[in-house]
Amino acid sequence: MTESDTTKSQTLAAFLGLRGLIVDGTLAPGARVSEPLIVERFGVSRTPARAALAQLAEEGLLAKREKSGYEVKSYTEKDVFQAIEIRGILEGMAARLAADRDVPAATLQKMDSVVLELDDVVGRLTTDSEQTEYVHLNNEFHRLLLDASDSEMLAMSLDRIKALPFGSPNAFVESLTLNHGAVKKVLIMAQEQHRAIVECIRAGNATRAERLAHEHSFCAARYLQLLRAKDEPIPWIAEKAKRASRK
Amino acid sequence: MTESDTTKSQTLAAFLGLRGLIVDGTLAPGARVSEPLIVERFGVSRTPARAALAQLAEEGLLAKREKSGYEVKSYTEKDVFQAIEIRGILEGMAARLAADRDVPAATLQKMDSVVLELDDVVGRLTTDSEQTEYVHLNNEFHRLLLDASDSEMLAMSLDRIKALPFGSPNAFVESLTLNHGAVKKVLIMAQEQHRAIVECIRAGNATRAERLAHEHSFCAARYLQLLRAKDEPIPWIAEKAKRASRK
DNA sequence: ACAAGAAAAAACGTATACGAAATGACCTTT
DNA sequence: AAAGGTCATTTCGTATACGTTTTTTCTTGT
Repeated sequence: MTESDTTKSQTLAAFLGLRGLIVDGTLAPGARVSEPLIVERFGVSRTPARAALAQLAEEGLLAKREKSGYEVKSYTEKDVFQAIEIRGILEGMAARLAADRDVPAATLQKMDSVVLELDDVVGRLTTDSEQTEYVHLNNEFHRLLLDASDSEMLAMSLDRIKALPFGSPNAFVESLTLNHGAVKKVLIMAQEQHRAIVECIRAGNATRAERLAHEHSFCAARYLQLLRAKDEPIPWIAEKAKRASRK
Repeated sequence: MTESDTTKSQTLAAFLGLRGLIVDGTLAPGARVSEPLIVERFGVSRTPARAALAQLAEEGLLAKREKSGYEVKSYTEKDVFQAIEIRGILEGMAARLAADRDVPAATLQKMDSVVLELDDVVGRLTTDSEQTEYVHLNNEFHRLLLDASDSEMLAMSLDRIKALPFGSPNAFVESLTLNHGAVKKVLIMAQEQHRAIVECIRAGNATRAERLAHEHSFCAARYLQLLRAKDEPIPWIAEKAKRASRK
């Protein structure tokens, strides 16, 4: 274990390791996850295993079972769409708060420059590294929006949603081919919205800022639709919740 | 301490105990909280103490410190108002979803009956026990609203907010004298909103349902204002974040 | 007296042991 | 063969020990 001891703490190792197993589908939704399983899988003791389980449950990837242990939580497509809209609603409020207050010039400038860089990336969009850059810049934009709102409570609520594998603004972008026609249209729209959001915040147009940011979240929903059209399997989305198990 | 060993687990005992100390102000905002402190205070071992700390941090009552340990998190009045509005926005979405779907008749009936009972309680409102009943019925109403939305994701997001000592719909009602004139006006308005929300959900009037539920949350803000007028100290609200302490 | 550094104390992360609860397997009985 | 009960195994909650990191205290030099 002296090799790639990249991980600071045992707890983090167990946390990230288990998270990986869940996100990539190795552990299917509904699968039971016990402390000894973590201990065995990652070579940590029960204490950090326990901590990792608690954290994953807090993030919503695991659910406490009735009597003992945890199981991998399953989400339906409906859950995903609703999570996306909740993010949208909260980001809408963030945009409104931002438009209603004096956002520091530095923040607005940073938003401007991120929008400019995004313009550039969206204009090109050929290589994989540009895709990575898009994701990064997009994240940056949403971070700045939250910054501009100066609301710790919103940050807290959004954190919860964004911790879900389908809650981040980039959740599905990463799995798509960005220069594909249909995807590109959405990217262009999203980018127009980015620009308009900054404009409205600067102009103090709170109502439109709120609605724009809310609407903007549906881009993520559209990405998911497009991803679905490709028959890409998404491990942690259950095909229909618990509709009758008739067979 | 062999007396009322009502508590199931050591972890729960530590959790509730510590929560109490924070909410009643014994532990002031900013105060450091260490594992050994819990161990000593509640006679539990470090393992459950650790778990309790993690849970309280998750709920937002504690904040992890940079290097080690936790401290009691402090919230400003601004945070409180924003938390209230976030709850309002999310409950607004809940009301909209409810209005847009077929809510089971049983749920609507339960909402009706809660509204009727609330009518009754708001009409009287003299004794303390009626205040308790109001709080209970009010909680029930908000629970049913969430139920009617049938959205697990909203439930999850709202749970986070409602776990805060100022995030529940009843947060400040409990500290007020309900038959005081100013308070009573708000209670009456809140109750009218309750009724209208159910009506709109039943009628499928999603837009108005959303706006009503959103607006409804500001009753809590108003209660806080009224509480403030009485110079009641509220331990876990920091008097202005960084404003000068003019006296 | 003050700043910097060293030593002491406290707190933390982790591993592990033990009893209690839960789960699962096997066996008995009808 | 199915239902039910008993026992073994697994898993969990809790306590505690050990080495490391962090915090505090005390000392020392300027």
